[in-house]
Amino acid sequence: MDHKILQPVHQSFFNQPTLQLAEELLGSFLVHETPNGLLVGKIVETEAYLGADDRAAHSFNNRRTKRTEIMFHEAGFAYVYTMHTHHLFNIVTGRANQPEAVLIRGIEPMIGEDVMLENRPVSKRANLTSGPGKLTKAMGIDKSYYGNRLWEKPLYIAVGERPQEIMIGNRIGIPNAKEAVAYPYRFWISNNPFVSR
DNA sequence: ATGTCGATCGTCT
DNA sequence: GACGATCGACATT
Repeated sequence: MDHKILQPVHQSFFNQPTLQLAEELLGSFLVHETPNGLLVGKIVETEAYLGADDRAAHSFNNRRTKRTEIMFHEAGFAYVYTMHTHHLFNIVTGRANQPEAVLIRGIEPMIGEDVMLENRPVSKRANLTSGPGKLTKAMGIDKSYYGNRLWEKPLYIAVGERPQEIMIGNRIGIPNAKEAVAYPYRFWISNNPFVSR
Protein backbone atom coordinates (compact mmCIF):
# COMPACT_ATOMS: atom_id res chain seq x y z
CA MET A 1 0.00 0.00 0.00
CA ASP A 2 1.26 3.42 -0.97
CA HIS A 3 1.40 5.78 1.99
CA LYS A 4 1.20 8.84 -0.25
CA ILE A 5 -2.43 8.25 -1.16
CA LEU A 6 -3.37 8.74 2.48
CA GLN A 7 -4.75 12.26 2.63
CA PRO A 8 -7.44 13.38 5.03
CA VAL A 9 -10.80 13.89 3.35
CA HIS A 10 -12.14 17.41 3.13
CA GLN A 11 -14.58 18.31 5.87
CA SER A 12 -17.37 18.43 3.28
CA PHE A 13 -16.97 14.66 2.78
CA PHE A 14 -19.01 14.19 5.93
CA ASN A 15 -21.88 16.33 4.66
CA GLN A 16 -24.03 13.63 3.15
CA PRO A 17 -27.03 11.75 4.48
CA THR A 18 -25.99 9.48 7.33
CA LEU A 19 -27.15 6.22 5.74
CA GLN A 20 -25.36 7.11 2.52
CA LEU A 21 -22.21 8.01 4.42
CA ALA A 22 -22.31 4.80 6.44
CA GLU A 23 -22.19 2.90 3.15
CA GLU A 24 -19.70 5.28 1.55
CA LEU A 25 -17.28 4.76 4.43
CA LEU A 26 -16.88 1.09 3.53
CA GLY A 27 -13.55 0.77 1.77
CA SER A 28 -12.32 4.08 3.18
CA PHE A 29 -9.35 4.19 5.53
CA LEU A 30 -9.19 5.02 9.19
CA VAL A 31 -5.76 6.56 9.75
CA HIS A 32 -3.96 7.28 13.01
CA GLU A 33 -0.51 8.84 12.99
CA THR A 34 0.88 7.79 16.37
CA PRO A 35 4.29 8.24 18.02
CA ASN A 36 4.83 4.52 17.46
CA GLY A 37 4.07 4.74 13.77
CA LEU A 38 1.38 4.99 11.13
CA LEU A 39 -1.72 2.89 11.73
CA VAL A 40 -4.16 2.34 8.89
CA GLY A 41 -7.24 0.15 8.67
CA LYS A 42 -9.77 -0.26 5.88
CA ILE A 43 -13.29 0.23 7.16
CA VAL A 44 -15.29 -2.94 6.52
CA GLU A 45 -18.32 -2.59 8.81
CA THR A 46 -20.42 0.39 9.94
CA GLU A 47 -23.72 1.19 11.61
CA ALA A 48 -25.82 4.32 11.28
CA TYR A 49 -27.56 5.92 14.26
CA LEU A 50 -30.21 8.38 13.20
CA GLY A 51 -30.61 10.57 16.23
CA ALA A 52 -33.91 11.97 17.40
CA ASP A 53 -36.17 9.37 15.76
CA ASP A 54 -33.98 6.31 16.29
CA ARG A 55 -34.66 4.53 19.56
CA ALA A 56 -31.27 2.80 19.39
CA ALA A 57 -29.34 6.08 19.28
CA HIS A 58 -27.98 7.72 22.39
CA SER A 59 -29.49 10.93 21.06
CA PHE A 60 -32.99 9.47 20.75
CA ASN A 61 -35.59 12.16 21.45
CA ASN A 62 -32.80 14.72 21.18
CA ARG A 63 -31.43 13.62 24.52
CA ARG A 64 -28.56 16.00 25.03
CA THR A 65 -26.09 15.17 27.79
CA LYS A 66 -22.43 15.59 28.47
CA ARG A 67 -21.85 12.32 26.62
CA THR A 68 -24.02 13.00 23.55
CA GLU A 69 -23.12 16.68 23.23
CA ILE A 70 -20.77 16.17 20.29
CA MET A 71 -23.53 14.44 18.28
CA PHE A 72 -25.31 17.79 18.09
CA HIS A 73 -22.37 19.35 16.29
CA GLU A 74 -21.82 19.49 12.55
CA ALA A 75 -20.53 16.38 10.79
CA GLY A 76 -16.96 15.10 10.96
CA PHE A 77 -16.18 15.07 14.67
CA ALA A 78 -15.24 11.98 16.65
CA TYR A 79 -17.76 10.60 19.13
CA VAL A 80 -15.96 8.20 21.45
CA TYR A 81 -17.69 6.69 24.44
CA THR A 82 -17.10 3.94 26.95
CA MET A 83 -18.94 0.63 26.78
CA HIS A 84 -18.10 -1.53 29.80
CA THR A 85 -14.31 -1.57 29.57
CA HIS A 86 -14.14 -0.67 25.89
CA HIS A 87 -14.06 2.48 23.81
CA LEU A 88 -16.37 2.77 20.81
CA PHE A 89 -15.57 5.09 17.93
CA ASN A 90 -18.19 6.98 15.94
CA ILE A 91 -18.17 9.67 13.28
CA VAL A 92 -20.66 12.46 13.92
CA THR A 93 -22.92 13.06 10.91
CA GLY A 94 -25.89 15.24 10.03
CA ARG A 95 -26.19 18.97 10.36
CA ALA A 96 -25.84 20.90 13.61
CA ASN A 97 -28.64 19.95 16.00
CA GLN A 98 -29.33 16.84 13.94
CA PRO A 99 -27.63 14.34 16.29
CA GLU A 100 -26.65 11.44 14.04
CA ALA A 101 -23.52 9.28 13.85
CA VAL A 102 -21.86 6.29 12.19
CA LEU A 103 -20.31 3.63 14.41
CA ILE A 104 -17.20 1.92 13.04
CA ARG A 105 -17.55 -1.79 13.84
CA GLY A 106 -14.76 -3.41 11.85
CA ILE A 107 -11.53 -2.55 10.06
CA GLU A 108 -8.99 -4.57 8.11
CA PRO A 109 -5.38 -3.84 9.15
CA MET A 110 -3.43 -2.29 6.25
CA ILE A 111 -0.41 -0.55 7.79
CA GLY A 112 1.12 -0.88 11.24
CA GLU A 113 -0.30 -4.27 12.05
CA ASP A 114 2.71 -5.02 14.26
CA VAL A 115 1.92 -2.01 16.45
CA MET A 116 -1.77 -2.96 16.48
CA LEU A 117 -0.75 -6.36 17.81
CA GLU A 118 1.26 -4.72 20.57
CA ASN A 119 -1.78 -2.64 21.48
CA ARG A 120 -4.02 -5.69 21.43
CA PRO A 121 -2.22 -9.05 21.53
CA VAL A 122 -4.24 -11.84 19.92
CA SER A 123 -3.41 -15.25 18.50
CA LYS A 124 -5.79 -15.21 15.55
CA ARG A 125 -5.30 -12.34 13.10
CA ALA A 126 -9.00 -12.12 12.34
CA ASN A 127 -9.61 -11.33 16.01
CA LEU A 128 -7.44 -8.22 16.00
CA THR A 129 -9.88 -5.58 14.74
CA SER A 130 -13.17 -7.42 14.09
CA GLY A 131 -15.35 -5.47 16.50
CA PRO A 132 -15.93 -1.89 17.66
CA GLY A 133 -14.12 -2.31 20.98
CA LYS A 134 -11.31 -4.33 19.42
CA LEU A 135 -10.39 -1.87 16.70
CA THR A 136 -10.17 1.13 19.03
CA LYS A 137 -7.76 -0.78 21.24
CA ALA A 138 -5.65 -1.83 18.24
CA MET A 139 -5.69 1.67 16.74
CA GLY A 140 -4.90 3.44 19.99
CA ILE A 141 -8.18 5.35 20.11
CA ASP A 142 -9.58 6.29 23.50
CA LYS A 143 -11.83 8.92 25.00
CA SER A 144 -9.17 11.60 24.73
CA TYR A 145 -10.14 11.72 21.03
CA TYR A 146 -13.71 12.74 21.83
CA GLY A 147 -14.53 15.77 19.68
CA ASN A 148 -11.46 15.50 17.43
CA ARG A 149 -11.76 16.69 13.85
CA LEU A 150 -11.63 13.68 11.56
CA TRP A 151 -10.51 15.69 8.54
CA GLU A 152 -7.21 16.59 10.23
CA LYS A 153 -4.22 14.74 11.59
CA PRO A 154 -3.43 12.79 13.62
CA LEU A 155 -6.70 10.82 13.43
CA TYR A 156 -8.59 11.04 10.17
CA ILE A 157 -10.52 9.39 7.35
CA ALA A 158 -8.89 8.90 3.94
CA VAL A 159 -10.63 7.93 0.73
CA GLY A 160 -10.18 4.33 -0.40
CA GLU A 161 -11.53 2.03 -3.05
CA ARG A 162 -15.13 1.11 -3.58
CA PRO A 163 -15.79 -2.40 -2.25
CA GLN A 164 -16.89 -5.19 -4.56
CA GLU A 165 -20.05 -6.20 -2.72
CA ILE A 166 -21.85 -4.52 0.16
CA MET A 167 -24.32 -6.19 2.51
CA ILE A 168 -27.03 -4.49 4.55
CA GLY A 169 -28.76 -5.78 7.67
CA ASN A 170 -29.95 -5.13 11.20
CA ARG A 171 -27.73 -3.54 13.79
CA ILE A 172 -26.05 -5.54 16.53
CA GLY A 173 -26.38 -5.28 20.29
CA ILE A 174 -29.55 -3.19 20.61
CA PRO A 175 -32.17 -5.79 21.71
CA ASN A 176 -34.19 -3.25 23.71
CA ALA A 177 -34.60 -0.68 20.94
CA LYS A 178 -38.13 -1.87 20.08
CA GLU A 179 -39.09 -0.97 16.49
CA ALA A 180 -35.55 0.21 15.76
CA VAL A 181 -34.22 -3.34 16.16
CA ALA A 182 -35.43 -4.07 12.64
CA TYR A 183 -34.00 -1.01 10.92
CA PRO A 184 -31.48 -1.99 8.17
CA TYR A 185 -28.79 0.42 9.30
CA ARG A 186 -25.80 -1.93 9.35
CA PHE A 187 -23.42 -2.10 6.37
CA TRP A 188 -20.51 -4.41 5.72
CA ILE A 189 -18.23 -5.68 2.98
CA SER A 190 -19.25 -9.13 1.84
CA ASN A 191 -16.94 -11.97 2.89
CA ASN A 192 -14.45 -9.77 4.70
CA PRO A 193 -12.93 -11.61 7.69
CA PHE A 194 -12.81 -8.46 9.83
CA VAL A 195 -16.57 -8.02 9.96
CA SER A 196 -17.62 -8.57 13.58
CA ARG A 197 -20.04 -11.37 12.68
C1' DA B 1 -21.50 -23.02 15.51
C1' DT B 2 -24.30 -21.09 19.04
C1' DG B 3 -25.54 -19.72 23.74
C1' DT B 4 -24.98 -17.98 28.36
C1' DC B 5 -22.55 -15.52 31.70
C1' DG B 6 -19.59 -12.39 34.27
C1' DA B 7 -16.36 -8.55 34.24
C1' DT B 8 -16.29 -3.68 35.21
C1' DC B 9 -17.02 1.36 35.03
C1' DG B 10 -18.59 5.85 33.29
C1' DT B 11 -22.87 7.99 32.66
C1' DC B 12 -27.37 9.15 33.77
C1' DT B 13 -31.71 8.91 36.74
C1' DG C 1 -28.31 2.36 41.93
C1' DA C 2 -29.14 0.64 37.21
C1' DC C 3 -27.75 0.10 32.83
C1' DG C 4 -25.27 -0.86 28.50
C1' DA C 5 -24.01 0.41 20.34
C1' DT C 6 -18.69 -5.32 24.20
C1' DC C 7 -15.58 -9.01 24.84
C1' DG C 8 -13.70 -13.39 26.27
C1' DA C 9 -14.31 -17.68 28.59
C1' DC C 10 -16.71 -21.64 28.93
C1' DA C 11 -20.50 -24.88 28.04
C1' DT C 12 -23.31 -27.35 25.05
C1' DT C 13 -25.00 -29.15 20.24
